[in-house]
Amino acid sequence: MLGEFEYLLITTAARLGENAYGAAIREGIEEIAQRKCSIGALYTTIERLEGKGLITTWMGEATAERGGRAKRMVRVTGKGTRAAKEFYEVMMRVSRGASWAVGRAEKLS
Amino acid sequence: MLGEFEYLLITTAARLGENAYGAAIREGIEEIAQRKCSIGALYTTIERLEGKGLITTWMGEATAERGGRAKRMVRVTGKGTRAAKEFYEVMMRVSRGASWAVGRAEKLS
DNA sequence: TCCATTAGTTCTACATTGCAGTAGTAATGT
DNA sequence: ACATTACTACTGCAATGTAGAACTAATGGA
Repeated sequence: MLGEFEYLLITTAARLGENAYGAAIREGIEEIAQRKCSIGALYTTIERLEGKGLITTWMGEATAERGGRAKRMVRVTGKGTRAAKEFYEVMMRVSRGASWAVGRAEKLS
Repeated sequence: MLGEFEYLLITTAARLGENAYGAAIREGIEEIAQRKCSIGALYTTIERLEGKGLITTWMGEATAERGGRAKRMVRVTGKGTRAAKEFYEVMMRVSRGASWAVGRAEKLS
């Protein structure tokens, strides 16, 4: 199954849509998960996810900004979306009835 | 942070309450996550969680059943509950707005 | 023009978790 | 006594998670 960080990455990339690239995903993760995301964690996971066919990546244009280096763009594949969905559903099913999930997960049938 | 399988184990143990012990937890996981849970995965994770203070374990009585060997009982500690809660909340926050979480996670503020 | 600065990625190494199976132990029932 | 059964212990390896230093190419000002 998907790992927890892999799920974080896929979800963040999906949310960023057309603007999903390495550094932006990193910011996104730090913001939403409220924790550090090291550069190494980010790119090694991108590599692995691409290897598994859950995302695709390609080099984009350099931005016209000071230091704007070419970006590594990311897109979540259909397979990636399915994997994320499955991960999410297992988590919800397992959490159903847990004291820390009151008012949320138990709404799932 | 907690791993995905660690979360599964803690949640299942919490749900089983007084009846949480190795083999029962294993069955519980297989049932709810709909996947195999190997013996090794189970006990090594129990060891690790105990090492981190997220659960406590002790040997219980042998059941009066044929082959009823002494059971390794499990209880989730306060620290364990907090860790699970945090894991759950990060997952929910991250999933908010994801296409595969429609109708569920986005209800969380 | 040259260089400091900056956004971004690549690379390397290691720590932590996940997974699988075999072996071992103590009780039951015949 | 012995086959059977419910369970746990142990060992080894695969997959994921984490960290940060090094590298690259573009910008903008002196």
